[in-house]
Amino acid sequence: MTTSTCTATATIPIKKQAETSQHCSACSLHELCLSKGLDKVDMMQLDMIIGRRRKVAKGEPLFRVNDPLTKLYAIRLGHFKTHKVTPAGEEQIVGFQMAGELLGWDAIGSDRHHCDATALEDSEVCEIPFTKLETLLGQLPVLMHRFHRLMSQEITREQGVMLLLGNMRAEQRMAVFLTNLSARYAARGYSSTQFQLRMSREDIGTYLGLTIESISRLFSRFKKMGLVKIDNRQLQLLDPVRLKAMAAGSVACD
Amino acid sequence: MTTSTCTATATIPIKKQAETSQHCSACSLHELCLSKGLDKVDMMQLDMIIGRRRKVAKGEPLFRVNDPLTKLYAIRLGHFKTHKVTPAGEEQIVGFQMAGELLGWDAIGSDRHHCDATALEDSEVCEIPFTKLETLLGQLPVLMHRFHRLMSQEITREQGVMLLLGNMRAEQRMAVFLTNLSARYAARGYSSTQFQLRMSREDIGTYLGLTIESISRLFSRFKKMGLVKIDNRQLQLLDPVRLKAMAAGSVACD
DNA sequence: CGTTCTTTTGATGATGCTCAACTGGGGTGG
DNA sequence: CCACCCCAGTTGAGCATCATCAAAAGAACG
Repeated sequence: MTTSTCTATATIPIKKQAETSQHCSACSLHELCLSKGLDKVDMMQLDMIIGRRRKVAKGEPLFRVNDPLTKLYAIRLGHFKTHKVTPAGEEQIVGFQMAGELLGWDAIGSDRHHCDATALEDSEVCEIPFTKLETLLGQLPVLMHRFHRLMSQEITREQGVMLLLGNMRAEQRMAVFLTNLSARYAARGYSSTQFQLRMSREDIGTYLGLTIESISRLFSRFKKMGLVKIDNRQLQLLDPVRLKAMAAGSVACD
Repeated sequence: MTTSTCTATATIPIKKQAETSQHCSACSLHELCLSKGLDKVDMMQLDMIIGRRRKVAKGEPLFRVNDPLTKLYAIRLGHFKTHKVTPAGEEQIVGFQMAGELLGWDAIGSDRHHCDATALEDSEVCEIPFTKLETLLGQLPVLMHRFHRLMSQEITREQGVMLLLGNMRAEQRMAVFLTNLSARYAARGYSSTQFQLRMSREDIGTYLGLTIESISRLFSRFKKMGLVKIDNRQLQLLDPVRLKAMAAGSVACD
């Protein structure tokens, strides 16, 4: 008895896939991404609906406010910022996203995006058609649960930023920001103490609710305190322990 | 041919329901809540998994940080606040929730709650067992989509608060806060210009990233400006247009 | 009717913003 | 190759907003 029907349904889309994108199973990020925890069969199903990979050049938008929701995006390579603008024209960055993270959550609620996403460097994303994804979620409980977890984690992450913006002094905000980056690079197998800032000082300020001058002064102060070494955007954490303590609010300032 | 199997599966749980809670279809909030847009059949299915109604007295927690996720909660009556605490012990309110809104999103990502939810007045919620709900989502695409929309709206809401906390001056924050309450009461069929503040001045401050003294001064100033009338917690918006303009940032301060 | 908690109001001060000038690196054109 | 410019970032001086500290007034509750 051959498994002809099985191989037939499976092979065709996979071949099509191979032309435009690689598979989740072969992706180095599949332990961080939507595909985490899926078995081979489920992952193949996910592969089948994932569209082309798309490149986004530095400074270019991945999506903009009011764009209709058609896809979610998984970052395969690079970094993005998501940002909103006040009616008065002031900008707020609501998040920095890196490889393995998903983008586009904000659009599901109204079928339109409520923030902009912009590449901080030349980047690459996997496009996930949302309607197809939702259909698939109905068939693959494991995938559905993974999807909900990621979405919930985004909610929790944002609550953390609210805490930062509402409660913390400038110094603590910066410490939280740096330790957060550190942890995320560590989770990706990169150094937790040495990495490149992909965003400008202005972006950092716009994220932390501070001005660019304040960011600059904070970096200077952190240098003097022996917490970090900064050369342009190359960052080294010299005293991660004390930095974490500052982030936790248990260390006084000056 | 009788429809015995059908009625059998449907009737039993419904009877059980009737003992402990009313049906979504009979609920005055079903146009705001999870059940919005469901047809009769789907709504019955949802009714079947919804557990008892639970009363929460003023000041009592609905859930706390680190509580395991077992249910989501739909507010049937009353108001809640959700709040987080910094390692240093400072509190940040991340949201005020009112009837028809869902609570517990934050727990899905890690099976544990990441914030506290506390009743601002004597309240009542419908308990929705999460595992059962996810199973049902797999069977009812309309419900799944509704679920995703609500979750995404929560993400967008939080982004709005980040914008508020990161960018706006005290006066504008207050204007945004009041117009937001106004709109939500209007959506529930209540007056958009006259309502009761269910939270203390301190809660408002903890939400807006300001001190209680600042809140008090803002109220006094708004009164002087003829924007509002405040008697204790009874609030009347005297000039909603100007208030909205302030919220949009298009009106200067003093 | 006193006690306690919440809210209001005032006086003072610190944090971070604004405005301004300067530095340094990278690219461009003469 | 150098001069120039442009942009990102740094540093300084003064100031505004909002926090802190303090006290009193008002509401809530037993």
